[in-house]
Amino acid sequence: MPEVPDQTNAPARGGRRPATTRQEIEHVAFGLFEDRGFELTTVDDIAAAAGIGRRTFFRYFPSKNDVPWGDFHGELDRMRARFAGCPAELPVMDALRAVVAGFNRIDQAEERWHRRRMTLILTVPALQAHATLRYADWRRVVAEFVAARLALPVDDLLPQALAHAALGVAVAAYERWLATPGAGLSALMEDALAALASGFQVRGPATTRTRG
Amino acid sequence: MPEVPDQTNAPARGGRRPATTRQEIEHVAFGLFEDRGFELTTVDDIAAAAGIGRRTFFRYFPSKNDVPWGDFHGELDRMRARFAGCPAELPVMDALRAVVAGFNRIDQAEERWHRRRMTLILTVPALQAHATLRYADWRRVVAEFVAARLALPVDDLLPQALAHAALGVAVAAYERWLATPGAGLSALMEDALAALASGFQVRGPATTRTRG
DNA sequence: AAGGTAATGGCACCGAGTGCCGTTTGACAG
DNA sequence: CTGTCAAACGGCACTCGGTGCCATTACCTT
Repeated sequence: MPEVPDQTNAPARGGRRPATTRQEIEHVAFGLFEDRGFELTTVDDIAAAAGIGRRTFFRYFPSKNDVPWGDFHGELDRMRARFAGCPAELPVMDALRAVVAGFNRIDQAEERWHRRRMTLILTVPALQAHATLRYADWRRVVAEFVAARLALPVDDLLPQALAHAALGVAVAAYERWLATPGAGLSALMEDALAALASGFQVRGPATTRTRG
Repeated sequence: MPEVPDQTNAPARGGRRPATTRQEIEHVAFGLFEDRGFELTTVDDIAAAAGIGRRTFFRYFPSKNDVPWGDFHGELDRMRARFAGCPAELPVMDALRAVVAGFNRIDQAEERWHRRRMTLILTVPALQAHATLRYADWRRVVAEFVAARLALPVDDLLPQALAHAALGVAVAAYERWLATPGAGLSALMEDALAALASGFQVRGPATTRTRG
């Protein structure tokens, strides 16, 4: 007794076929968000524009706030895999920087799209708030890696603090990226993580690197 | 034409007197939250229990989610003052640790109350999410201090990253505090901020300090 | 007593989200 | 071709948070 339209490419043993996809609804929704803004776009609007019933919308997305998140769960799996692929000799902070920066490397084609996504998430208050719940999963991935490396419990202060801090600087990098039209996300991300790894022991006003 | 009941102790030039206070509603609400849980307590319940109209509740609190936050705005002013009171010779990270740890020092009498507050904020999903909006103000206070000290724009990567990171480790400390019955918040907070200042350059599994 | 002002609280309304349930659409078996 | 089962659809009704509007109440001042 499935509750949710089949998002996998599984053969589907029987039953009616999904009328649309998450991605399709997402696209439609983004169009509306940019016209009227997120708050002024109702779920009815989205459903109507996507040609589905309001009730069906909620089978594809648990909430309106989840629309901009795409397949975040799947992306976290990718990040977990990156951590798993790190050589054991690589120091924790180096691995962290490599993985997080690599994870957030986006190719030219999707950059524009990703900017729109992140602009929404980081500027609309309701989405800023909602993001916290998603970030928790991100942090968990980091904390698990750190804890494993340091042979500590996941919920120990150190892995948790580091996960929280890493998330923080990553978000700061994103915000900076959105604020500066020409900036490269990876570079900002590396700068932010480098600052974190150095304990923010900056030596003066002109210490912030700025790279291509 | 005031929209909000007078929370100051101002003489009140005329007009009807407020029927209650934020604090009073807060107390009543906390009682209900602990009985039925946050989600299962409706605003009507709170209003009824407080002996006010539902509409009036929303004049005291912008939302149900704001109930556990008390006078956070005022507390941030106190934190700002602490930063301002830091001697200029004190290195940024030292000042940060001193201020944040000091800011979160709570006296014995209020500890129990504060725990309830934070348990709600850090465990109820809706409140976890909502907290982000409050944290933004907290971060701003930190970022402004750091930016001033380093002679950088507030929205530069470095102050923002540090503010985000500091918030992160502070939250981690709080979570740890809630998880460990006997723990002292200040000690955890200092440990977390020390780890941050050291760039998490831990030397092995047994590095986490545990103090009084 | 009169007038101004501020707080109250009822009412109607909107939008998000959920449970329920009948309907539609397909795949597969006979 | 037909019956059956499974899955997706979508309408309906309902709850709850939140807001705009506005008449009413209570207090202070003159």
